Formats: sequence, structure tokens, C-alpha cells
Amino acid sequence: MTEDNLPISPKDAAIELEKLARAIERANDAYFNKDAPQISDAEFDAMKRRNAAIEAKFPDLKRTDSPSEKVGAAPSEGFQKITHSIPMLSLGNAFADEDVDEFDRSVRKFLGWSDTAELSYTAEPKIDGLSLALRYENGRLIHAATRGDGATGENVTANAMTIGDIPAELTDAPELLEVRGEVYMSHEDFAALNERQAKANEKTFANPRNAAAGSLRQLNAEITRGRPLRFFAYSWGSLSTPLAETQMAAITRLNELGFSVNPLTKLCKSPSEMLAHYHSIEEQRASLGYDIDGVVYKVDDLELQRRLGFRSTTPRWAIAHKFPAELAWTWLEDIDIQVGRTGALSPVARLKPVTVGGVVVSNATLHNEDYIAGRDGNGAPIRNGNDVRKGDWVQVYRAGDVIPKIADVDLSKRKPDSQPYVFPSICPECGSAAIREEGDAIRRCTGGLICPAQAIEKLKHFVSRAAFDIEGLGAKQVEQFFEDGWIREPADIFHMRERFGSGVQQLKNREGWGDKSADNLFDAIDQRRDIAFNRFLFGLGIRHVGEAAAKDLALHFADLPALLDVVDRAAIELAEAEDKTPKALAELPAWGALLSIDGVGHVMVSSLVTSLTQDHERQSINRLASELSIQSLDAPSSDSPVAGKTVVFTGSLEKMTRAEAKARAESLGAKVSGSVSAKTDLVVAGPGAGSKAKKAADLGIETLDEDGWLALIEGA
DNA sequence: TATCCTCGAGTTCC
DNA sequence: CTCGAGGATA
Repeated sequence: MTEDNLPISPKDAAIELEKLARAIERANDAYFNKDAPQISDAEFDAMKRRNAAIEAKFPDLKRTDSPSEKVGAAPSEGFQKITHSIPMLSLGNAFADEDVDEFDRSVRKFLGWSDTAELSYTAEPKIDGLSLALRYENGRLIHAATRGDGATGENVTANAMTIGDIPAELTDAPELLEVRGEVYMSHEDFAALNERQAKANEKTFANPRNAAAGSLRQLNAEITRGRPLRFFAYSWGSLSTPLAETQMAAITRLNELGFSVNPLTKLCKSPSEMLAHYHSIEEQRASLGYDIDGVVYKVDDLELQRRLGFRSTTPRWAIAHKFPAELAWTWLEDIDIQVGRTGALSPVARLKPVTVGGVVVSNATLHNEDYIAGRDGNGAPIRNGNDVRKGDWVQVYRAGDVIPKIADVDLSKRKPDSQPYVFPSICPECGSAAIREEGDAIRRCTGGLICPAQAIEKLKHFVSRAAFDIEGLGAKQVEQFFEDGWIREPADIFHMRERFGSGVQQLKNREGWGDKSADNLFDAIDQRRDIAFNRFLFGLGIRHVGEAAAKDLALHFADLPALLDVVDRAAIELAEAEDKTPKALAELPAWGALLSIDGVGHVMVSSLVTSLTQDHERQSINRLASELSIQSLDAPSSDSPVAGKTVVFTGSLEKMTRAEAKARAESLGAKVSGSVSAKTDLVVAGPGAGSKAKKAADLGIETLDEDGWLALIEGA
């Protein structure tokens, strides 16, 4: 009943979703709280699957209290999710003074500005806390959301309301105003809190940042109220009316509206002024009374910010200049090798635990063979070219304040009889040969799925967040089930309920598993029988096909058979080709069809062909697919006049650079190509346009000049 | 062919 | 978060 007779009109769908939500809620209540099920498991399951199917068809109608959000939800998930209307992105990083000049240069280059044109930036301390988005409608605080993964955060409104720096009401505010800033705790308050915690025999916090995070994420807002949190506003999201024309003026406006803003925010007219302010802030760092981890520079002119726009994950108009990382010395006790899902052998340093930047570190990555030997990927020396050995006295830091790495080694403390580390040439997990391809930095186990490490890592990838994201089936459970022999390939996951009818009993008898958790797991698994094509593809774990590539492929191919058909034909072409160079292969129909997809090159095509045409892999995929209903991806809808069109820019552009024109067009949903072909929808020709404009005319393709193009996209 | 940008795959600790 | 490398571009 899941797929059949789905409602056609949104109205019917909404009505049915509401009914299902109530019925499922009732059944849940009866089952969990009164311990007296009113309906059979099968009926319950069917209702939830139908709910999921309707939601998939009408994603906009998904209810905030949707049962699909609740199934298998861990008890810790006490906060509702909030999707940010504008994603909360992170910033690019600068570590050296030269990086600041480089930032200025790249901004000018993108805008097509000279080195001397006047360009101002703001510089402000980067507060080491956690970012928060506050949404005000008609001056009233509607909700507060943490950053989360950038797209979706947690609703912590009740807690935010208890923070003195966050006004519940604003006067004279825009109709819609989303203020963004940083929640933090001062050194003084942090020390007092820890003292209080210690006296009460409660746990103390490692640093103010953790204390702030822990306090904001209290399920009981009254506890948050007792915690001395503060807030600096530094940015904004959705707005009904612009705050100002410059960053500086916008910050002033936020201050006038009643928000605390950082007093060390300064307008700088050149990279040297920015650096001077950076060093001044660095000197004041210890006396500020709160933690900061660097300085943020932003292009001051908001119109320029808009033009600069965003790369995939960071804005082009801002950068974070980090202070040098804290360092600590410790003993390197051992070097272990981990095997990843692609067979990559990754060395990890086991360290005598040491505190670095408020966190105890006992492992550090050693990347690869060359990194241990003291060379980077280009053969250039790192750590003065010194290698790292077992028993060495090493200096550790946390790159980007996160990933522990080895900065230096003290040769004077090295024992005379110590030996260089010998990187294994056989896989420590399965004994297969571990081979390093010519020109590759990484040594890989050749065992494939024979290697238990690879098999397990591949399964972990399959259930990971961007893939099938099965609630209650994380890395740990996968490992356990693999060892039990219950799950050896993805399809096995979807057979668990039926195949282990008796197994459920086994599951329930195991520590940590009860009736509820076992059933929740099976429910969560069933939920994922409806899966988006891109998630499915990503989950297969084909080399070089990550999240982005999987989406590109899913947008291009209607379904799995369509993709497999082209890949099969490409495989035949490869087998029959006499000239197997990438250039020659590109001329072949199927091979060329795959290469024509944006972001797909010959390495990825080879990978698709080798992986998807292997017999056992294909059978495994078929077994999996037969358990699923794979949802095709619709092209992203957009109202802009150029959405989905292929545009070619030729000749010189006068009001913007090529890069800016491309970024702008892509943000409106257009695809920008370098050459004119039958697939081209529109050519924008500036002065000096030559053969491309002529070809466009020959093919009868619409051609605009720069002003015509700007008029077309105006207002979009 | 060289250079820039983005992505994939690896990593730690809470 | 970082490195290496794939893909796009000039």
C-alpha cells in the first residue's frame, strides 16, 4: 500500500498526513507508554511507510510533528531541528600575513579591480564560542537556532531567551530580521561556574567554549538561566529591509537595536592596516576577558559582498585570520596503521596523552608514508626534513584547533639505536599486498572486500549521514553485526527483520538491546527503503564518487538502469578500443556522454566502469536495489529566467569579470559553458567576440550583449 | 601545460 | 580540518 494510490492533490495529502501523524502518535503512545499495542506491527509499519511515501511526494507538506522525524529518535535529541533560511557557512582561513595580501588580491581579481582602487575591510576579533541565529519577526524573537551542520541547526529558543545580551523584543526593527552572532562565556564567569560545579560535585568544563556549548544545549532552560552566557552580534541572515550599506554601519545599527557588538571592530583601508589591527588584538588577547582564536576580515561594502558571493562552503568576501596554534611536547609511543574503505593505509601516532589547547590528545594523524619521512606531497621538506620514529619526543598542535598533528621532533632526545619507521607493504588487517601506485601518495590494500577492514568501512559509509543515514545503525552497530555475520553487504541490512525473526530474540538478549530498540532499528531501516537516487549512489562507495558527484550523476540519469546502461556501454567501448588514451575514449558515444556531465572526468568514468561492471558488485547492487524504492531527483526548481539554461560568455565584459559573471549565472541556476554547441541556450557576447558569436548565429542561438544580459537577470 | 578551485577521503575529540 | 588529486580553465 505504500506506493499505490498516493494522494494526487496537495490538499488530500495534507489531510492524510495529519491523520497518519495522529494515528501513529496514538499507536506509539499505546505501545510505549501503556505497553498495550492496539494494532499489529505490520499495520503500524505500513502506516509509517505510507507517511514517508507521501512526504517524499509532497516534501513541502511535511509536518513539523512528522512521525518520520520521531522514529528511532535517540532520547538525547531533545531539540527540534530548524532549517536556516540562509545557510550558516564557515569562513576560509588565513594563517600567515601573506595570506591576508592574497585575500585582498583575490577579492580585487574577482571584481576586476586594480591594486590601487580604494577597498575597505572590517577587522574584528573572532570569538571562540558557538554561533547562533536569532530570528525576529515584527521585533519579536521567534526562534534561536545553533549552526548545526550549516544547513540545519537546533532550536534553542527557550535557552537563548535567558541570555541577557539577547533582547526578546526590538523596537524599530525591520519586519523580518535574522541576527547572527556568537554565544560565549567570559573567563571570570567560567572560573566561577567551574568552582560552583566542583563544590556541587557536578562535572567541570575543560574550557569556556565547552562550558558555553554545554550550557546552551541544556534541555532545561532554567539551568541555562543560571549560566552566565553572553552574546556578540556580528552578522545577519534573512532581512525584510537592508540594515545599511556597509558592514560597519550594519554593526552599528545592530548595536542601536540593542545588541552587544564587539568594541574592537575596526574599519581598515589596506591589508597593512588589517595586519596592524590583527597584531594589536593579539597583544590584547590575554586581557580581553574572553577567548578569541583569531581575527575576521570582511569586505565593508555590502554591495561588493553581494557581488563576490560564495564558493561552495565559504564566502569570497570574508576570511578568518587564525592565531598561531598552541603547541605541546610529548612522547610518540607507537605508530599504528588504519585501513580505510578504499584500502588506504593511514598511519596514526599513539601519543602519551598531553593537553593541547584545553583538550587531552592521545592520537595524531601522520597522513602517509612521506609525511612520516619528513616530506610533503611534492617532496618538499616538512619539520626541516626530519622523519618521525617510535619513541621520539614530538611537538603536537591541533590544526585548525581540531586535528592533532606533529609539528616538530626533538632529535637530541632520540635514542642512538632508534630505527626509521618502515611502512608496511602488506595490509595489517588481511595480509594482502599493499601497493603504492606511481605518483600516488597513498599505499592501498589490494584485498578489496576480502579485507575485513575495507568491508566494514564500506558498510559504515553506506549507513553514514550523507548516504542511508539509518538511525540506530551507526559505526559501532555495523561492526558488531558484521562480526556476528548478520550483515556482510548492504542488502543484508534490509533483510534483518525477516531473516532474524529468531535473530531479533538474539538481538534483544544482547546488552543494550531491548524490545523497543530492536523494533526501532527495524523501523528506521524500513524508512530508508524509500531512498533518493543520489544518496543511494553515494552509499555505494564508488571511488571518486562522493556526495557532490553522486548528486550530479543522479540529476543527469533518471534512474539506476539508465546509469548502468551507459556504464555498460562504456565498458564495451573500453574493451573494444584500440587507443585507450583519455582523449581517444572521449570520442566514443557512451564514454563521451559520461564525460559531458559537469564535474565528471576520465578518472571518475574509469572508476564507475571498473566498479559497476564487476560481477559480484553488480549482483550485490541488484540485491540491494530490489529491496528499495529509489526516488529520482528532480531538477532544482527556480524562478529565475535563466534557470537550467546553458550560457556561454564570450568577448570582453565591462561591468564584471568572467569569474563574477559565471558565479552570478550559476547562482541563478544556469550552467556556464566555455564553448558554443547545440546544447547552448544563450550566448552573451561582449566587444571582440569572434568565432563563438558567429557559431551562435549559425546555430540560431539567442545572443545578448552585456547590458541585455544584466537586464534579463535583473531582479532575480 | 600550468594554475585555480572544488571535491573526496582521510583524520580527532567532545 | 587538511591533504592530494580530479576537473575546469586560460
